[in-house]
Amino acid sequence: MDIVLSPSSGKPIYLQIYEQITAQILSGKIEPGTRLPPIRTVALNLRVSVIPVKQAWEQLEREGFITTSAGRGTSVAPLAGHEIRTRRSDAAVGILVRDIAACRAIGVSRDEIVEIVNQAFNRNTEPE
Amino acid sequence: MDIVLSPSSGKPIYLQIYEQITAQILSGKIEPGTRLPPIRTVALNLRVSVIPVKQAWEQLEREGFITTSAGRGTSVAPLAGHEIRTRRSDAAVGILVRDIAACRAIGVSRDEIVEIVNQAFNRNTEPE
Amino acid sequence: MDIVLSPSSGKPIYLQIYEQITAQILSGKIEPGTRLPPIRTVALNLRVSVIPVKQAWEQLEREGFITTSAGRGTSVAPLAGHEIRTRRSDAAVGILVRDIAACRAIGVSRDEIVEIVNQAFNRNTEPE
Amino acid sequence: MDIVLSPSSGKPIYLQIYEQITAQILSGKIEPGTRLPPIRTVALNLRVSVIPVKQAWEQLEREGFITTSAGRGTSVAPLAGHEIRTRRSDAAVGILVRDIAACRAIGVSRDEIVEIVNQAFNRNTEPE
DNA sequence: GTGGTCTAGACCACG
DNA sequence: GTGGTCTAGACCACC
Repeated sequence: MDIVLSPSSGKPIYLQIYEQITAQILSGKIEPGTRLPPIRTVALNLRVSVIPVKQAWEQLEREGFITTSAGRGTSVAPLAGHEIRTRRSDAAVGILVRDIAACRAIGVSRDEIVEIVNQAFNRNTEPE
Repeated sequence: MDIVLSPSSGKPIYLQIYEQITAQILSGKIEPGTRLPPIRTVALNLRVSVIPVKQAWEQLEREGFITTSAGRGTSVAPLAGHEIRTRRSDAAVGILVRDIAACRAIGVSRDEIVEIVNQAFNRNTEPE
Repeated sequence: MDIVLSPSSGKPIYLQIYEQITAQILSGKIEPGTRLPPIRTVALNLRVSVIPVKQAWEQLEREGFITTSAGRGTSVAPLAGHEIRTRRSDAAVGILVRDIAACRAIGVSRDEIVEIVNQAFNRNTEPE
Repeated sequence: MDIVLSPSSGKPIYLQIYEQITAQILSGKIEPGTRLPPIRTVALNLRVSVIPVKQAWEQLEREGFITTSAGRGTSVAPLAGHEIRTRRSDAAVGILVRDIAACRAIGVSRDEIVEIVNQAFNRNTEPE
């Protein structure tokens, strides 16, 4: 449950939380069945109010990543292996498609994009 | 000067305008030196108020894409060929880098990304 | 957060606000980290609309003097001491250079300018 | 009658013309009595419309730098030596006083300003 | 309550 | 007629 917020990113806090949780679920870093901490605890740790955490949790539940039951807390939904692969792939396509289109629109070639992808993968550190 | 606004996109109007103009400048669709129509005309055509158009124009000017002078209108700044290539490349990197990082974070491999890129380029039509 | 507008100055309101805020940040009168009042409050106090205040805020943010986040307000960005000195010096050079050139152009000598500077510093009160 | 316009300076054209003419009169580069070219000629040379030239001429006449008489054109008014010195000094004070105040407001010391003045005078080329 | 974006007007300096 | 600035409203996402 490592979450890092960057206030200057422009992204809403609840979205940052949501994205990092899904990323950790899809990457396998969080195992299905794992119990998530109470939202108040998360809020305290992140030093934000409960509201954005709750918003993130709601979206996670709507999309079937987590299941919450009153009094028993929240845990990561079990996802079959093929389901994870599908979702991961869907997510990747969703993330990239628009931006590849944007690159094409300004005249960037396929090869240039692939080159950028390769360079990104050769760096060990994540871009800030 | 073709601009298409999609109100449902969630993106602010001024951003949509800004992005489409820069795209057209970087792709060469708008030649350097071209005179842009008055902001009020653009606003009328797009059926929006002057404000978002002006906001887009301001950002374009700050970034050196256009030059405006009161009473004489606005025209596309002359950019040397290498300058266009640099900016285009910068733009592409800026667009893609975060998303590639996001893909890596959810465990997508380099090859999967390249595959998505290839598929995107094999489709002739732009995604909506 | 003392701001005084002079409507007869010819300077746009947003510029007056911008300049006075930067001056107070650079002079140390406003401490880094200080929370600025909401733009609507500032607008009310100054008896202007929100627009010029926001315009000033935008320029301040673009130049790194303040950081704003929707829902959480605006605060003065932390600037290291040397950064403040650099910016202050830059600002002074920017302010003076053109006008010194103008003085030279009309045949004013270095000594005359220095004399004017000295006289300005011997007066305690600010010129209107 | 050398005038150089910089369209990107933000300054209105008529002001640029006005300032350069006064500078040349005060610096002695244009002798009293000299006949100025017709505004249409000036406009043609500068590749601007007659309007800003006329505006500059009007301001020059209002301030007594030139005298125009219908049918006989425009010439530089005779100014006694002491009058030139006075005007030059007034101009210098007017130009500098506000900006020195601005520098003081951001905490720049007298010595720093003098240093900037000296550096400006040690450069041979005028700042762009 | 906070900033972000937008509408529909208006007046001004400039060319 | 051009852009620059401003007013007085409004709605929205976010906290």
